[in-house]
Amino acid sequence: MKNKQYLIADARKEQIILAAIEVLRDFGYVNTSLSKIASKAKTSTGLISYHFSGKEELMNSTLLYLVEEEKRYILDEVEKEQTYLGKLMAFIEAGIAYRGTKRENTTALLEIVFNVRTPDNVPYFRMEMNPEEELNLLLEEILFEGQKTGEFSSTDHKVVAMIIRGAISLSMSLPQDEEDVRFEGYSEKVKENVLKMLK
Amino acid sequence: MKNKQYLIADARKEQIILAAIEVLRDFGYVNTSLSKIASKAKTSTGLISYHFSGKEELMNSTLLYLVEEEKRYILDEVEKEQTYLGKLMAFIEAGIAYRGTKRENTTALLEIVFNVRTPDNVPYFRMEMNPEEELNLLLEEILFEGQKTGEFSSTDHKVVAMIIRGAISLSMSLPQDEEDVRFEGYSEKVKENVLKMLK
Amino acid sequence: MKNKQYLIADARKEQIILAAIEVLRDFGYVNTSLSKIASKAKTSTGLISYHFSGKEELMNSTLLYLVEEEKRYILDEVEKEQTYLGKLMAFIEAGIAYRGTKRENTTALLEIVFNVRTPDNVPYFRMEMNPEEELNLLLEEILFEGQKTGEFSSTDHKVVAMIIRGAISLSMSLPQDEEDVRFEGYSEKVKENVLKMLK
Amino acid sequence: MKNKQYLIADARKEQIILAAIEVLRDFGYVNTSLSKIASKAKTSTGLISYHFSGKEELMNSTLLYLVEEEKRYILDEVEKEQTYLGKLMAFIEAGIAYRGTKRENTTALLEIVFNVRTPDNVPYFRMEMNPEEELNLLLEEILFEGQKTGEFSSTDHKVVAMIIRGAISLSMSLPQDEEDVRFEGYSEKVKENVLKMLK
DNA sequence: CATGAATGAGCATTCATTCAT
DNA sequence: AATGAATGAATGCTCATTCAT
Repeated sequence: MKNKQYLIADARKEQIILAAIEVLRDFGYVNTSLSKIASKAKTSTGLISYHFSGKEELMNSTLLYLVEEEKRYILDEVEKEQTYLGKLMAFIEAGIAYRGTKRENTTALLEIVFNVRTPDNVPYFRMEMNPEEELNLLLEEILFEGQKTGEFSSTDHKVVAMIIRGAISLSMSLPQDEEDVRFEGYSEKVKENVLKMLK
Repeated sequence: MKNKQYLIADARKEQIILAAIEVLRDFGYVNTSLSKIASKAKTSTGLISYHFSGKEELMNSTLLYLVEEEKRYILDEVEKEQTYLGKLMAFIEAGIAYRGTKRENTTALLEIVFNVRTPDNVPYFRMEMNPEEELNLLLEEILFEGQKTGEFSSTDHKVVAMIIRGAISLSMSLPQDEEDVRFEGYSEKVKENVLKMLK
Repeated sequence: MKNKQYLIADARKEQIILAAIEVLRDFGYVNTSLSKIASKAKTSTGLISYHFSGKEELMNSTLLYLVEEEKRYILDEVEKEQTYLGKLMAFIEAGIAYRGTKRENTTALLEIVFNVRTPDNVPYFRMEMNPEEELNLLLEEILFEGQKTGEFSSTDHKVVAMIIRGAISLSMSLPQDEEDVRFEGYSEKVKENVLKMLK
Repeated sequence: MKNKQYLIADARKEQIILAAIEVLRDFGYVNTSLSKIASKAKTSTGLISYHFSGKEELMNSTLLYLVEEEKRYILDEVEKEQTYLGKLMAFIEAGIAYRGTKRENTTALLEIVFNVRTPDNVPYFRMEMNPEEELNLLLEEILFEGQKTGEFSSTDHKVVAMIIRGAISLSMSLPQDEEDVRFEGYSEKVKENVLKMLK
């Protein structure tokens, strides 16, 4: 009671979101309850309802947070590169690396995306404009611009983008036992194969 | 006599599983309850508990059923082909077509895979030996054998298999508005790109 | 667990309604919770939700039950009489007597009527067609028919009916200390005054 | 200085009470929360708790305020009259008119009276000395004094008072569609009938 | 085999109240 | 005097499961 510090709303919100990510990773969406999140965040369920209008808003905020984290991680790497080829390789590498290093984020994001539905019961993963769309558009743009500069052969860049996204997202299911090795090997080999598609 | 009773029980089980698939598609895992399944199957919750030891076993059985359906669908097409190249193309085409035509199955399968966890809380999608592993092995084998016959160039067949699986599984998020067209176009272009990787 | 008997639905419903009436009397609508009702009825909240679609339906059912009880009590007395004068006196006497003897019913009914609102927030007591309307119509009919036979003078029978109803409903606030006396006295005097209005 | 602070506090209190009346009318007692009142009064829940010791005290203060308003409204009209007959007619007319014109006050008052209970769970509407008792005493006095001057016949003035109160309070449930008409008609007819009782 | 009544735990949410600021 | 962050209890409700019939 007395030792409880008041936090400014934003800090408290982030603290709750971080707790939500942990609980999602540990228990999965179905078993993620406000009370589990509250006790992980060392607060009360009442406070969560105070800061978020409900569970749904908390999940949406968490999703937004996760998407933003991933976007920043990948964009940082992509922007270091000058050529579209460089940007493409950076995109793939960063995408796979993110899944390897921030596993709890990836898991939490999947738990949300595959469980939250719009009021008319459309799953997020079926929505045309899904939360990761911004990254998809970036990837498509890299391919499209690279074709214009002649760095890449002209194929359907949207399909190649999907293939790349598929390869990146599957990397998440790689086992994590042997520290990094598998992810790095996988990353290199995906890049090789992508290059073959664009030659 | 005994045999017949067994068959009836099996018919009941299938009836329940089919109801579960529908409910999963319509409401998502989170909102799938035994009573919803029971009323869709026009029976009672008690009967579900009688035939399945619990919700988890029902979900596992449903998953098995779904994986079996997909496997049969793809295998049928693959086995028609003689060459490994033919088999590979058939695998890709069938995999994508299945996601386009049996959408409720794919949705239900995803709902289960992303929600059911082992007793020690490991999500299925993180399991090394996941339920779709048999199909993965088939794909890897096609690639491996095709390399031996010289139909495919020798690259890391496991990575190529993963890329192909990623491309197939992403097809699920293609919009379904324009009757098949997008799926067919996508299928053709994926095959083209895969061929480039194996040339 | 084992000592719990299964009841046919209707018996269980009545048992729950009777518990609800007691709780309403003892605690008032605001402090009437499903769990209080459940423990008074020696069951679980789950069972209440099983038999009634929600708290609202339980309250509506209870209201219906109470109105029915009152109606039967009064009708029984009214129907014994042949003349409209006799019926009118019986109506008044029974109405006041019911409030004196079935106090918990009257209290419970008031608690519901003054608290339940329609989905668009209209209180029941403001509704044109309120739950006690049937009794009101009976009273108006007695007055109207009695005017036709010449037993009563011709005044606005709807207004006289309202005055009578007001007198009956206020009797509820008479103190209950001295067993019956006050109610009987009140009843007689109301009847005298009503007769003056109809002379 | 002190005086002014007190006035400010009182102004605040009235502002809160007025907000409470609105919320009670719009949502009913059950759905009236301090936070709803706070936002209607454009202040915070903390402030309400600062000015009132709790929800109960706020409700009691609101009740007092409402009773005072009604008393003033009716007394104003009664005092204009010199004869007891005049006073009685004024009492009835004002009582009914108040319910017709200050509907939100009447609704709020009812919501409180039927929900607030004494610490030993006795509802206000069952209390011998209820908040509106002062008005009742006034009415009884008018009747009693009028009997002494010979304006009214000698009947049990307490019972006649109750009948009149019942008629007034029921007017609240008259529909409000046709601008005043029904209330005025009702008022006139009640007066006629009361006169018959006192002739 | 099959039903559906019954349970008890768990859920999201609301709320009056407290209190640091 | 005033705010709004924080708490913890209580509420209505859902659900997987059990079990008498």
